[in-house]
Amino acid sequence: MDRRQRKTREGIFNAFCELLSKKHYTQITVGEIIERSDVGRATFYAHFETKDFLLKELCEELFCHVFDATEEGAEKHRHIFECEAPSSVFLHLFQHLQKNDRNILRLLTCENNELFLAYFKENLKKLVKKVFPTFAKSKPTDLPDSFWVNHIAATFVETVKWWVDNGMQESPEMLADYFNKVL
Amino acid sequence: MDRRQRKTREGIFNAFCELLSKKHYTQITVGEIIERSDVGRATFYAHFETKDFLLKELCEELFCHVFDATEEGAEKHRHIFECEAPSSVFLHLFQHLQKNDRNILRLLTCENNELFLAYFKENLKKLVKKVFPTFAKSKPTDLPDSFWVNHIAATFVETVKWWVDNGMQESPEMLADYFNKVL
DNA sequence: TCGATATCGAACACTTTGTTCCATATAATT
DNA sequence: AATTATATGGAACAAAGTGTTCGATATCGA
Repeated sequence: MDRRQRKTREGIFNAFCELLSKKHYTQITVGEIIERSDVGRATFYAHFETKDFLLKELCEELFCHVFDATEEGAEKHRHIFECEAPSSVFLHLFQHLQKNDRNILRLLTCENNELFLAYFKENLKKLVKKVFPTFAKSKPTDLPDSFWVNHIAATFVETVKWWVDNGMQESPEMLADYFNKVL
Repeated sequence: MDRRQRKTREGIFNAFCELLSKKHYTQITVGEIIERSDVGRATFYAHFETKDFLLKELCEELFCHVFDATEEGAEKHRHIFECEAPSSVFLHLFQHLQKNDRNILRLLTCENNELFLAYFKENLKKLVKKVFPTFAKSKPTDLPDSFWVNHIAATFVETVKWWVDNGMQESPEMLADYFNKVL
């Protein structure tokens, strides 16, 4: 990608994140975004079809970085998927979140968390399916697989939500412990 | 309240619900609402400050009807809070939902479910706190109360979400069983 | 019946959106 | 270094939506 394109794209993402940490998504206008990122209106629309697409692409970039298991992704994050015991997968995620990797927390804690959490959960479900055998053991009898997968992913999301809502006072280890206890 | 006001208010609520079952909240315009409800623009704004307030009031009306424990509410829904074993409280809620009481499902199944589910969860947390002693027994040791309450409410919401996403094929009893099994 | 008030409908200023145009600046190529 | 290709900026634009105002009309409660 052209260096100019990268620069504008990053600038728009940054401005958008800053605005998201201040006000609700629906209240943010394209005008504000282009003013803060010093980008022409035409340029913005050359990069993103609408504001919704901007959000979508931002989410994809953030969550793919953490979850994706593509060639490079699997290489970078192999420890998440392979090297460690599956039970510590979630501990790693809590640690990632505590480090505020890629400013994800700024987005999780703002008023818009629903939007991001939806993406979050979708990616989590993929992850849970990937390590499903581990969880299959603790699955209650006569429970549909899809219900169990959904419940695990949802519990993780809700744990994170509870964490950030309460000021993230607990350590990642403590959180992973809570998470395991309720499953 | 004036009969005319009631009529307008109900008309707007109905039109709004119909629209919500067809398209996303953010894509619904005030113009569409007033056209479908045959109400003047000025009248709409005499009732609701903005579209957001309309949604808020709709949610309050729907969920208060089911959850509220005010004088009349407690009278009407005493069976939920007192007459039955606390474990069947949630079965009753599943049954209410299956009957599509007050068209709540139309709102839960549409693209906007996040908005409604947020209200849903808040009311559920109040309910869980109310019957907390029941759940305190099954609470794992060394788990904060607030975490446990949040987890129970979130699990219920996620169960309902899973239910509607899968076409609501299961009976309320089955759902209540799933719900109990994962807790 | 009568006074109060809710509604209608049109008009209004204002904001936001998404597009188009062209001059300019920057990147890639030779 | 010169040239070609393309990304940007900025202004202007139509279209759509928001929220307000006003006077005439219809409906309510007493």
